[in-house]
Amino acid sequence: MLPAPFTRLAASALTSASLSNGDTLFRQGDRPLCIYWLEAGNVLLRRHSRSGQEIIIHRANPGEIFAEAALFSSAYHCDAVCTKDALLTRIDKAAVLEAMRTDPDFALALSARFAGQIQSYRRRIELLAVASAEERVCSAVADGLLDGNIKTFAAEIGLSHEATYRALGKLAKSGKLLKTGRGAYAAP
Amino acid sequence: MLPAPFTRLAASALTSASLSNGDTLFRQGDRPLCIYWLEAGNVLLRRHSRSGQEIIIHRANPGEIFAEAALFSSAYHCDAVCTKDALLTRIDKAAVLEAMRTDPDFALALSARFAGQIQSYRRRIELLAVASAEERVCSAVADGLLDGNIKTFAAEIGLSHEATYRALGKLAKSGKLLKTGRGAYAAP
DNA sequence: CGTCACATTGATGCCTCTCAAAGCTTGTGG
DNA sequence: CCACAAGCTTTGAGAGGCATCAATGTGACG
Repeated sequence: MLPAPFTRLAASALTSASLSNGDTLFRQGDRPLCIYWLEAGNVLLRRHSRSGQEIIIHRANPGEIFAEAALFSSAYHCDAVCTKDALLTRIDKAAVLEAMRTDPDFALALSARFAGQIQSYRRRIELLAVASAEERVCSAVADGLLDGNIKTFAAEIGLSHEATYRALGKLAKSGKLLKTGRGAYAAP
Repeated sequence: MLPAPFTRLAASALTSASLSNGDTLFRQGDRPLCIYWLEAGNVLLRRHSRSGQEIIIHRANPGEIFAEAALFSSAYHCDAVCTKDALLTRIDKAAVLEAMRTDPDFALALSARFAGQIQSYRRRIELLAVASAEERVCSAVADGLLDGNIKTFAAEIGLSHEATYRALGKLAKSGKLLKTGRGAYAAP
């Protein structure tokens, strides 16, 4: 189910698409014509640093809208790649902007969504600023960032996967986390 | 000059205030009743990690609006402290929400402002994810984050001030940055 | 002129990255 | 059903880089 407030848009503003693992949805510099609703699968937004290091800006999960910030931008600022076969709906950018102009409730709801994103980015900044690997992993798990794929998780929180495995092991041993299966952990 | 779109608000929604170095404007958990426009001085938004490490979420500079995300939140998520005597204008939260409901252009402009903040946070995340201190400092200076106070700058980019000084020195020696004075650097 | 905060440099230790290897799971094809 | 490959998981060893502690220099301000 498309999240509010996008259900208010005309059906003509929406088109479906599917992606396979490894596909690129858009690249940094592309001109944004739509934003996306992810129904299933995973899409990563990532950039590359000057030295070639890959940096994950955001992981879109099923049910989420992503690339919203491109509504007010003339170019995407990152690449979007599919990391698990995905179904998604394109939402026409012009239709969204028009709805904002004509429907105050739509505008308000969209702003609230942006505000929520800002706060989630702040949490992420807070996380990345934590110096200790163990503490960072612990907070990240508590924030629900770990969903099965530990290597992606490690990249998201700015650690090598080895350091992440070691921290997870230590946290499980000390009882701060529960090991619920192979590569699966939960807050106690 | 108050930035757009807030000039559209009635004068009754605005009140002036001043802060001295060290003053606290609000604390994490406080209920937000207004957002702020900083005319002069500096205000830091910061949080504390579990281990007591202080984390700077945002530094508000003169001319900026800050704490906007609190419009849609029932509590501030960080502390705001003044680090340089400041003049600011409180903008009533209810008046802003009302303006969004009644004035589509206002809503659109505010959303655009949020979208801009999202992109600046993404840049920040990208910065924090860079492993090498030298590269991180170089990018941060290029982004204009260094404005005189190197200790604050160091905290903002998640490095100790010593590591920051050393990186700055090295970058200046190798010509990637220009030292323009005591504690002052610029991109060449 | 003394104090204070910032700026700078040195030495040491710990933590994480990197490279490496081996065990484990899953899937694929013969 | 087995063999093999590919990818994730886990553990080890070594090196390098950043944090930390420490000391000194420097400018601003009363």
